[in-house]
Amino acid sequence: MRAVDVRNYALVVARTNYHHGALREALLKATLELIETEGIGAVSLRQVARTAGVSPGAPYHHFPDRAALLTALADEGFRLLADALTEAHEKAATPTEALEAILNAYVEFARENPAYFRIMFRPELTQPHKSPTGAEAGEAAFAVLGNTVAECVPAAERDVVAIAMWSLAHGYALLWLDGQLDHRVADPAALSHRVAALVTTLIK
Amino acid sequence: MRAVDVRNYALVVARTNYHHGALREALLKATLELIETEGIGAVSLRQVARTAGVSPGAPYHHFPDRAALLTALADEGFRLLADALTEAHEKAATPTEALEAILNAYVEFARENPAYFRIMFRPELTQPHKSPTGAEAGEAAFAVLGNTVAECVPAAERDVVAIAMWSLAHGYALLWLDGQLDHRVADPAALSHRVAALVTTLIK
DNA sequence: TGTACATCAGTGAACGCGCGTTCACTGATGTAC
DNA sequence: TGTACATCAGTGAACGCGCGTTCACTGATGTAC
Repeated sequence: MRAVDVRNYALVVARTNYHHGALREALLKATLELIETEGIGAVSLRQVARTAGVSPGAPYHHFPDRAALLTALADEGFRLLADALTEAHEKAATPTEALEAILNAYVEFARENPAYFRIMFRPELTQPHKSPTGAEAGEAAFAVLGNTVAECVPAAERDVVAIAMWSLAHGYALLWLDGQLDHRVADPAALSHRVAALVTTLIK
Repeated sequence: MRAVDVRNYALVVARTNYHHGALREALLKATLELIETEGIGAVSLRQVARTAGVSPGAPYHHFPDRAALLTALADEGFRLLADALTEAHEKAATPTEALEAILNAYVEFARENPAYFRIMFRPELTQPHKSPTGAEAGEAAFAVLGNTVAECVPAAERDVVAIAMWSLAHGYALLWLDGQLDHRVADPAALSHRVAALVTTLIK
C-alpha cells in the first residue's frame, strides 16, 4: 500500500496544480478522443479545453488557433502512418509480401487510429500548405508504397499500380470507417486481408 | 427580341413573387452549390436560405430540419449514382467491359458531382436510418457492381472482388477529390481509366 | 363571374446557444546574484 | 540559502458572431357556392 505508481503522475494530479505540466499533449489527446466519440463536428477548441479540464483561453498558449491544433494532429498521423508502413515493409521477406503487408497495415492503421485517419484527409480543416513536416511524412508514406510496387512490377506500370494500390487500401479503410461494410460483410477485418492477398496474387 | 425563353421561368423571376414557386428544388440546388464552392462546413440552413434569396424560416416549410435537407440530397445522390452505374453496365458488350465501365462511371460520378458524393458518404450529417429510399438506392448501386462482378469471376470470389472493386473506385475518387493526386499525377482522369483497364485485365 | 374563406408558403424578429478569440489578471516556476 | 525579479502558463470574463429553430404575422393561391 505504500508504493504509489507515479507513471503519468503529471496527468493524474494535473488539475490540482495551477500549471498543467503537459497541456499540449493533453489537448492533442483530448481532440483524438473527441473525434472518436463525437465525430469531427464536435471538435471545438472550447470543447477540447473542457475535456482537458482547462479554461477556454489556455490552448492559445500552445497553438495559435484551432486549425493549428488539427494540423498538428494530421502531421502526427502522417508520421505514424509512414512508420507503420515502413515497419510492414521491413518485416516482409519478398517484395510482393511487402506489398501485401503494406496494404494490410494501411487499413489496420485507419481502423486502429480512426481519429488520426479522418483528420489526415480533411485538408479543409487543417492547413496542409503551412505544414511542411506533415507533407513530408505524407510523401514518405506514399514513397514506401511506391518503392515496394516498383520492386513488384515493370517500370512502366509502377505509377498506375501504386496509385491503384493506394486507392484500394484507402477506399476499403473509408468504406469500413463509414459503416458501409458492416451490413454487407460478415468480418471486415478478415475480408481486408483476403482483398490484399487477392490483389498481390494477381499482380505477381 | 420579342421571344422570351421561359424555360426555368419560375427560377428566373422567382423573387419578384411573394411565393417562390419551386423553393424546395432551389434549396437543394443552393446546398449543392455551397458544398462545391465553400465546402460542407459552410452549409448552414441560414446560408442556404440566403443563397436561395429567402428568409431563414422559409426552409422549414419544406424540410423539418437541417439534417432532413442533407438527407434528401444524399438520397438523390445515391439514385443518380445507381442510374449512372446501370447505364454504364447496359452500354457494355461483355461482363468485363461492363466492370471496367462501372469503375470509370463511379469515379466520373464523384468528379462530376462532388457535392453529392461528399454528402452521400457523411452519415453523421444525414440520417441514413431514417431514409429507406436512400438506403435502397445505395443497395441498388452496389448491386449493379456485385452482379457484374458475379459474371466475371467464380462464385467463391464474388464478394471479395466486388468489395475490392468498390474500394478501388471509392478510394480513387476520394483521393482525387481531396487533392491527393494533383501533385503526384499528371492527368488524374486518364490515370483513372488506366487503373480501371489494368484491374479488369488482371481479373480476366 | 364574384365573393368568402381556408390553406399554403412566405416574412422577419426573436430566442438561447456555443463558438473562436482576446485580454487583463495571477499563481507558479526558473534564474541571477 | 535567501531574495528579487522575469517569464511562463494558467484563469475567467468578455467581445461579437452565426447558428438552428420558433412564432406570430401576412400576402398569394385555391376552392365552394
